[in-house]
Amino acid sequence: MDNSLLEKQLKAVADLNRIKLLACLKNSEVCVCDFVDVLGISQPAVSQQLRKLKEAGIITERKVGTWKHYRLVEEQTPLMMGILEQIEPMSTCKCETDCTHVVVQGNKG
Amino acid sequence: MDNSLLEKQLKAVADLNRIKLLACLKNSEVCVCDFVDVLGISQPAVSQQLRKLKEAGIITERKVGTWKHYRLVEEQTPLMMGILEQIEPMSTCKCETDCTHVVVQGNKG
DNA sequence: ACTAAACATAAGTATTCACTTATATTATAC
DNA sequence: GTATAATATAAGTGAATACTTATGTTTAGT
Repeated sequence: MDNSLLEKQLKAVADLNRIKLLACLKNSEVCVCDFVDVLGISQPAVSQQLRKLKEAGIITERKVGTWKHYRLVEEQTPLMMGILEQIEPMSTCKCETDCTHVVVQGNKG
Repeated sequence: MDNSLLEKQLKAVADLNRIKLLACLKNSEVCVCDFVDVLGISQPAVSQQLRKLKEAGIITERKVGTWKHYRLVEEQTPLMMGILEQIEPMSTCKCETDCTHVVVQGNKG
C-alpha cells in the first residue's frame, strides 16, 4: 500500500466522531438519524463525516425510501481490517428501535 | 483499547511526513539531521513531528553526544503493529553515511 | 400538486495543525 | 570560558478541519 494512500485512510479515521461512527457500524447498518442522536452533533455534520468515510472507501450506502443506510464495505484494506479490529463496538446505535424501518442483514455478498 | 486512546494514536500517524519518519525508523535508528534531508522541511518542524510521535508512545529517543537518535519503541500497541506493517519502508534515511556517528544496533532489551 | 420528512450541499466561522523564523538549551572542541 | 554544532522551544502565520445555520433535493403521503 502506497504511503500516500495510507495517509488518506488514516486521516479518514483519525477523528473521535468518525471512530464512533465506525464503532456503531461494526454491529449493523445504521442510518443518519441514529448517528445524530449518538454523536450529539447536527445532521449536516453527520452527513459530512459519513462522506469522508465513504470517500476513503471505508463505508458504503444504500437508499431505503427517504432514509439512507450506511454500512462497512465488505472488502476492507488490510490496514482498515486491523484498525476496525481495535475499535470498541458501540451498541448505542439502534437503528432498529429508533427508526421505524427494518434493518436488512445479510450484506455479505 | 479505549476509543479515545485509539484516536490519539491514529492522529499521531495520520500525516504524510510522520508516516515517512516511521518508514525510515522501520529500518534503524535515525537522528534528526537525517530527517531534515529526507522530508525537506526545517529542523524545528522535524523536531515537532518527532515529539508528536513520542507523545503518542510510538517512538523513543536516545542521546548520543549532541545528536539525538530516535527509534520505534519495542512494545507497540496491536493497533500500531498493524499500521507499521502497512507502511512501506524507506531506505532514504541513512544515518550511518550522512552523520559521522555510528548507529548502535541491538536496542532489544 | 402540495406538504412533510430524511438527507445532502453551501456558506460562514472558530479551532486545529503544520509549517516558518527566531531564540534557548545542551554538549563538544578549543 | 568561549565558540560551534545539534536539537528543542517559542511565537507567528496560512491552510485545513469540523462544526454551525441556511437551503436544496428526493421520496412518501395526502
